[in-house]
Amino acid sequence: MQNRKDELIESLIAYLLENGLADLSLRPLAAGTGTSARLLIYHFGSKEDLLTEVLEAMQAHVRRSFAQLLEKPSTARSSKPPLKLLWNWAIADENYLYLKLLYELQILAIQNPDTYAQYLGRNTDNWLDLALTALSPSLRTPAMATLCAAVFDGLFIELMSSGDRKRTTQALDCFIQMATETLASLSKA
Amino acid sequence: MQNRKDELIESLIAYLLENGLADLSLRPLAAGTGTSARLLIYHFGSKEDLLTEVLEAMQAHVRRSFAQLLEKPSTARSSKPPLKLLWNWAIADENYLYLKLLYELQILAIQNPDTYAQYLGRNTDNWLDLALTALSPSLRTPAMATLCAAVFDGLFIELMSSGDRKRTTQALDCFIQMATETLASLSKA
DNA sequence: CGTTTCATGTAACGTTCGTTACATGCAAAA
DNA sequence: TTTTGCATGTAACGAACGTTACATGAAACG
Repeated sequence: MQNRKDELIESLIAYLLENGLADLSLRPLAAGTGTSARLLIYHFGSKEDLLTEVLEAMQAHVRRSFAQLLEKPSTARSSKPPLKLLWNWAIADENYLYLKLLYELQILAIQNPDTYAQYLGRNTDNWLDLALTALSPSLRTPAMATLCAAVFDGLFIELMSSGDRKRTTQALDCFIQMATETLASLSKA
Repeated sequence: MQNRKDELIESLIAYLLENGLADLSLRPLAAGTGTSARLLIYHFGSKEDLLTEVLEAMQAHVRRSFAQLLEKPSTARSSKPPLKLLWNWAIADENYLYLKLLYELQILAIQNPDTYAQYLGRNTDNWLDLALTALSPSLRTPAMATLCAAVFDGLFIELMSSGDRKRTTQALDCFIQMATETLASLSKA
């Protein structure tokens, strides 16, 4: 029954959000989600297919949450710069662990593409680029888009290791201020 | 004999540079370095101790290479901004794979600290901060230091996933230009 | 020369891995 | 009521894991 499987997927995502992807094995995973390795294989066919379904569901969750951000009335978000909006969305409690897991997946895929790259959804490598261009169509040069994405990535990773939301958010504000000033002086000239 | 061990460490580092840390196991590691699992345990005592020694040697290599950069006569480097200097050092062939491995270790330590955090040298979490302040003592606010480190981290990770040295380097130049202009306008006021 | 010490090979240990065989309960269908 | 099919438990498979026991060659030392 698809119903049972969907329940399982929810539990499995919750487990992954807490325990990460590296060194994952079926029996602890099953024990941590109140089922058995036998049942996981029964429902998903193999560990590989399980990860395919669960990680796709996880990424769909992220896409859905991001779509909600885009659908908010623009009056609620036009006051803040797009990068700031994206940052606030990313560090919100309901998104933070998901993004943390997504980042772990992407980084594992860099060193072990044979094992992990298959789990990356079609557009996850550049979802950040897509997000930025969706929020800020004025960002036209690839270098600037790459820079903004890198600032976001770098600060999010720093947040993950240090847990210091205050300092990382200040650093982002710092960047936004620099970018705003640069843009202003460019339009003056 | 320490001699034999040092030879082994060199081979083991080479293996890790190519194959990464995740899903590492003794027998493939031994086969890939021309020895046997038996010998690795004999020389290092355990897999954990082996990783401790090998990863410490790897990080020592990075520190040594970075020290060389600092020791260059300042005439050879004063013309370029510190962040650019650091970037060129990091993407140089003799350093790139080492930093890639170091980044993988740091990110594994985020999600699985029990397994991987022990391999992080005393100061590796903030070696980048140290590097930046060593190269650019004018960077005084923690927010700006965090931002510069994040730009470096983010662009390096983007380089690792895309392999696009040109675009990532352009993005860094973009950031440096913004920072230079901001600094100039601040000193004017 | 004999002894000791280091380095290595072979084989196995016990555990965990992903996976499967087989039996069974249980609910819906006939 | 009987049958069918999904969901689950128990137990095990073969492979790989980190590690160890034991034997042995080679080399240094007395």
